[in-house]
Amino acid sequence: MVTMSDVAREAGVSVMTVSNVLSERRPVGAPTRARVLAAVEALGFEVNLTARHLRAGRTDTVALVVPSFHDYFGEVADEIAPLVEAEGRHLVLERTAARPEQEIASLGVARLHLYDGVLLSVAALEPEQLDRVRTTKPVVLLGERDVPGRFDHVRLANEEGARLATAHMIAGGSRRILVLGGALETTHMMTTDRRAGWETAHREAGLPVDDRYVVPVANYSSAGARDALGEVIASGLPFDGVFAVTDVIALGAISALAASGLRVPDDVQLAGFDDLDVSNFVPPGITSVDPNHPGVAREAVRLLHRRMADAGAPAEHLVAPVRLVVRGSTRAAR
Amino acid sequence: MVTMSDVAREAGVSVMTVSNVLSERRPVGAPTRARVLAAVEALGFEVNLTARHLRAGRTDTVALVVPSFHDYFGEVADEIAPLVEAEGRHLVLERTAARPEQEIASLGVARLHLYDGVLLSVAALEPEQLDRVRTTKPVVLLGERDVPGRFDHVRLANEEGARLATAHMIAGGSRRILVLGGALETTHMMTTDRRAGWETAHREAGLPVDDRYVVPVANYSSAGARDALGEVIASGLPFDGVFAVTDVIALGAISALAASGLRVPDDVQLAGFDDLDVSNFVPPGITSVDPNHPGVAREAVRLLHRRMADAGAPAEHLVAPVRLVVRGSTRAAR
DNA sequence: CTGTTAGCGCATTCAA
DNA sequence: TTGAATGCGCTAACAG
Repeated sequence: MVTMSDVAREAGVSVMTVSNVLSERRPVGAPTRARVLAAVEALGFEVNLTARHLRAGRTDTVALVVPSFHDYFGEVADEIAPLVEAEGRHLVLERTAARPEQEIASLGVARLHLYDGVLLSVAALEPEQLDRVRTTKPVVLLGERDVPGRFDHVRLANEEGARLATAHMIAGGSRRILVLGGALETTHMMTTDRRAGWETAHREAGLPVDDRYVVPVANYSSAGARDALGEVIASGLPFDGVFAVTDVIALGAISALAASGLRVPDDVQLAGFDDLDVSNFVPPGITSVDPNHPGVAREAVRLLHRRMADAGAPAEHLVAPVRLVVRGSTRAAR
Repeated sequence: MVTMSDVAREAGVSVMTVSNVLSERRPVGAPTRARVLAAVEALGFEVNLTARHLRAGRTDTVALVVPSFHDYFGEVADEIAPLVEAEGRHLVLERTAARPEQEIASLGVARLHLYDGVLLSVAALEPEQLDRVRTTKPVVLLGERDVPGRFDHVRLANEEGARLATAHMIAGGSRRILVLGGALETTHMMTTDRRAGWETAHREAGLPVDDRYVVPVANYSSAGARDALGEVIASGLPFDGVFAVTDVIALGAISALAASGLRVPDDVQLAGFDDLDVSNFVPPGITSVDPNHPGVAREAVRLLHRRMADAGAPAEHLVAPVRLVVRGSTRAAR
């Protein structure tokens, strides 16, 4: 590895002069500067950022830690990156290990010290586990689980979004709406909140709530959704609407509906959550709850910057508003 | 920040003993060990990885550098992560800046020194630019552009895949097949190669090749594809098949076809490339060229490990085989 | 404008 | 089994 010493020797100057030329933190005479740059070029020197980071006590890097790199998280990451870069920092993505129940543990808390700040997407960590995470690093949590109050946190208006989507389908004439990917557990998490919104919409419309219409989905995957809905269809349980708790699940649903010859929205209305890009393009267009990714990204980065600037600021807990994007998979109110 | 010195003082031992307890590189007496661990716990010590990395001269971290975090790259990243982790290293994702023409330049070559190895997905970098990247770091290039011979490189059998997909649609009866997202430029890149495969299939079938059927798509996005195909439809140019150079483009195509009342595959057959998850679920299922992501990931990581173990090994240039996955958007041979 | 000294936190080497 | 000295590569602070 070529170091500054090598460059300094080659250019016949001190190491500090090389450092000053490269960082431009102090003026350097033109001829000296030229010799240094020539030496840098000749030797192919690249500054060792690890050393710089150690010296500086910071890395100018922010990490976004996600359960997986694809779908929802990839889209959010692309929103966050420019905001972080606008402040002169870099964004890197880290993935929590395959077993989400480990999350930070699997990643190693020490790794967080590699970054000036961390956006941690909490998929499966319990509040108690999270509470044991003792890091002085600025951390902002993202995600739909409850978290200890001392953390900054951005979550979505899950129940409200689910209520909007369900009420819209009720207004469009549906009377037996499945909540696909819903769960009956009472632990507070995304799927519970969205099921609750589905229930609220029913109560508000004076419709009965039937637990048989709460259909779990393995892995929250499209494949799991297709299989689960296929089984419902095979069972003969009558339904005329599907609220999928994520768009990934809605995608599996539309596949199962098509396979059974059920028309969307004529026979079955369908709505999802997340407003992924794909929902805009899958015919007939999937009505979806838009969580406003850019807004969420902006808020998360804002909280992180605030926290980095003032470690003692009181924690903020934001609930990002959502709105319904109506597309062809649902009918207008009748 | 709590350092090893703090822990050492608290435990009444030397810094080295703390280091040894934590790294387990040398045996430490049980009572001493217990005191150290107690001090670590009491002070909430976390090892400073930046310092460790500087000292060790390596970071045990591999970077995957991609143009964007979503879609194709997110899916590949999820394949690569476990392979890297299996060797005891971490994977992080970095994104090249918004302007792909900058790519590495935007990222800063120095950043590559933060990692023991780099998988660089080359979307837009010209071979000449790449040639100026003088890094002694182990680097493996991914992507469909030509690259300087000294780099290890994994690419897909783009032309072959495009030929397979096109020939399949010809066998299914299509005679006027658009290549959506194709380009006529002669610079070697993904879109050129896939257009070439489309052309080869036509020649092999004795069908004429008409440049009007090469339709560029803005940004290679679904929205761009929908608009581009919409214009073709409006223009009245007759066609009965669409080869989309990516599945993202195929998704836009299926949207435009549905909007125009064209049935898939009855009126128009459709095939894509990449075999994204979504292609399996969008009715009627999008026939797609499967680039075998797990295989590509495996080969890329293998090359990187080889390069990290032996910097002087001759460069390998792999072309990963592809296969066609037939779904409902195309017809069986007639 | 340029050089010297010192030290960021950790782990290798050598000594006890 | 434990400790002391040393330096990884860089830059702040202080000379000159």
